[in-house]
Amino acid sequence: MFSQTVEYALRAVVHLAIHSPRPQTTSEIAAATQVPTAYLSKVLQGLREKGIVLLQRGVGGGVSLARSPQQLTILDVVSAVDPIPRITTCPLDLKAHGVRLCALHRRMDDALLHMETAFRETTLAELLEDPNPSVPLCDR
Amino acid sequence: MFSQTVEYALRAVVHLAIHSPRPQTTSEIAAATQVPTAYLSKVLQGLREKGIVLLQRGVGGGVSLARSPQQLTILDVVSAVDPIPRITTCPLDLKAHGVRLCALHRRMDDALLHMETAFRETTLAELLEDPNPSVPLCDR
DNA sequence: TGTCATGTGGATATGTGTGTCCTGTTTCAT
DNA sequence: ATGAAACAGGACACACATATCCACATGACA
Repeated sequence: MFSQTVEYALRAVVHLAIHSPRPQTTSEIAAATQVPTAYLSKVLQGLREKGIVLLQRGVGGGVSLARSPQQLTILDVVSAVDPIPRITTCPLDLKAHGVRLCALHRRMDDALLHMETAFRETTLAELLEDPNPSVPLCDR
Repeated sequence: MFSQTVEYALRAVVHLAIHSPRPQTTSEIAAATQVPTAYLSKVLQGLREKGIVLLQRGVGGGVSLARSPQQLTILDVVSAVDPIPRITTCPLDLKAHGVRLCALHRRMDDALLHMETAFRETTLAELLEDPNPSVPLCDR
């Protein structure tokens, strides 16, 4: 349902949010989030292209958030690496349906819409402030 | 988000519900739902193994619903071919999290739960009764 | 200006979902 | 019995997501 890439990207930005605004190296993030380093590198390049993170080479470089955790939502991250495929027209391309979906696809898209909305309404800052005994990415 | 297989399976059972209780051949369903015949055959075999449809060989045979459209939900079909992967334990296997998910995975699973619930509450019969000008799988 | 830390990007490997094809098996009608 | 209709199932093909490796480019700092 959610791709591995989305899962990895979310872990990475949460890690960055926790340490914001200090940049973290790809290796550090990979170790903390239990993601293969080389693959995470690709995922982060994707996030950079979409303006989610900043990548800085050289000594003292690393990865940092392009926006503050207050201004970055789960949806921003999801959309950057693996957008939610909303159903906007009839998948069977039936002329009579067009943009007015049938009951089946209407309900499927409603589910996607609800997910999209829920993700749009949650910022990274809210994730960290959540009164939850389990802290994201932390074992204590 | 939804696999092709789920989309195909849903089209097939909707077609069967429309013509219920008359059995339809795989070829008929494939033509009506615009699904590759050979692949649909595999999908239907999966649905049979999960008790969603009945398959009858020989002349006059074909595919029919194992339950009435009133007793078959979208979730039944989705679960049969590609179950919604609820997040029940911490994907990072953090000991401190265990079953108590962190804010991130809590929200991801909440989205999956909502989808599951919505699909559980809709039967095939309700899809067909929906006062929607676009009739599922029909162009008129 | 040299050196090291760090990200960049291409080539390649692997697994799985999707899709095709062909032969076999079952069932019914005649 | 025979033959046609229809599903069953294995082998194979292909695309894409995931993952790895390595040579290279870049930036900071001494």
